[in-house]
Amino acid sequence: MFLHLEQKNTAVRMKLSSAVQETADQEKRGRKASKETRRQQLIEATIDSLAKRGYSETTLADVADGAGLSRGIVNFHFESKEKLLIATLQFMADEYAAHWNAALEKAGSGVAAQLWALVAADFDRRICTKRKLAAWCAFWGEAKSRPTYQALCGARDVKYQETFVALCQALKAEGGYAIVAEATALALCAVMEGLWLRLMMGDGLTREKAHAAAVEYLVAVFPAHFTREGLK
Amino acid sequence: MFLHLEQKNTAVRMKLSSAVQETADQEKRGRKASKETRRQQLIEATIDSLAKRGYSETTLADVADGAGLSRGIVNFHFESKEKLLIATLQFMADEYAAHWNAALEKAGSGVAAQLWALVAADFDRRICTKRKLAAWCAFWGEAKSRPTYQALCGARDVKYQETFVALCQALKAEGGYAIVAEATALALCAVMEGLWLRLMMGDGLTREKAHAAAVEYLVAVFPAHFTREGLK
DNA sequence: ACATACTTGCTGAATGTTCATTCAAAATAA
DNA sequence: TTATTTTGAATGAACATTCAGCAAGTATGT
Repeated sequence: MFLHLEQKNTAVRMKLSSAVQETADQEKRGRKASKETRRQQLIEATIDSLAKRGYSETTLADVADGAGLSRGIVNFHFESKEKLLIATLQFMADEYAAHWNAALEKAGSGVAAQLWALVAADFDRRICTKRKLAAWCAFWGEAKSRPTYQALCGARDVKYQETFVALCQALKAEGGYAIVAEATALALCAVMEGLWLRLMMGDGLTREKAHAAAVEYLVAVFPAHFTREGLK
Repeated sequence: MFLHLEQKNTAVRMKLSSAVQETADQEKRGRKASKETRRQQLIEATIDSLAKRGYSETTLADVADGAGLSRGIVNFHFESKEKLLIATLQFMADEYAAHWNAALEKAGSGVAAQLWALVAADFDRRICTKRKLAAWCAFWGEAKSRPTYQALCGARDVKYQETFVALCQALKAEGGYAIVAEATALALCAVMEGLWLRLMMGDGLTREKAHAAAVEYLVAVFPAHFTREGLK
């Protein structure tokens, strides 16, 4: 009897996601390290579950199974389901912010290059995964009725929006365009979110096509700076 | 005891939403009519609940309360919660489709006027309500993991998308623009959905500002046809 | 080395709550 | 009466949360 249970448990643990193995170089044993490793492992499993089953059908049992751990585990490492979900959203928001900040950094000091890099970053394969998009959408769906989610979903946040406004203003000055910078920046942000939404819905839309549509927008608005192939 | 319960029940029914009173001109009694009236009443209450509490916290009890009716009512008029939600989404999809088709109709035969009308329709106060947007978003959040929702959410459907592509192609021919019509149409649809998403999130964004941003896009892409104030 | 207590991470059965669904009975209409 | 609509208590299933106990380490004492 005991043996049987042990075997079953071991079998389940075989299903550990690749994410765990990637971080396996950190000792699985060390006190403090293990704690963070486990949390990350559970967050990854949560994203999986959100993507696979949607928000309303994501259960702690499913998360625990996905992580290859036992039922009580989430309430041990996080305090409640609510807190696990918030930590998950926080993680995604941090990751997203880090990604676009890095892209901006790497783009150098040219305004046009920066704008191009920000748009490209949104359709980067590291960020723009079916899995991640689905998880974002799950949170969006609940955000209106939950202030906490709403705050974090706006990780596509004030700073992000302000950056776009500033870049649009700079390009307007450079190119003498007859645009309203704020409205243009808003529309640009909206187009990228809208494309994310459609990517998730999973028609035949691909990441490349979506990126091309966003670029089409850039080219139309700032013809003196961009072509469909890149900077002028 | 009986009296007390009756009074409570009556009190609850006082809370009937205005939507019910609007349709009160249809007899509340007639056999067939009553059936449809009730269904509509429950669908409205469902939209209310989705907007107020989000998908995952919408319960049949809340819907019934919102409609001022008893707990068992939904399973009588619809067969299950699932079917109520599908009927609700179906209703919203039909309403949306009817609205943009009517707008297209009313716009006459000018291509530019038609495109302008379609964009305006999306930000019409009859369609673009906080309440409705929130309900849409609730469904979007669940759509990826539910084929049935996914199909209906694409009520912003193939035909809609095709209409935009056709209009963009026609304008391209008329104005000699150097655009890719398909990508432009996709971006245009995406911009409107993205703006809806942001309206829901409820920063300081208003319907008017959102509409202005969409118009900014039109003006930028088709400068020979549009100004910010309308057709040229 | 070995034994002992103490710590930490984890398990899984038990508990209680929330909720969709059912249905017998009541109200209302035909 | 008979048929239809509505009610609300009862039922049962799904789930988050709790917790007593196990396992594996780690520190302390001998």
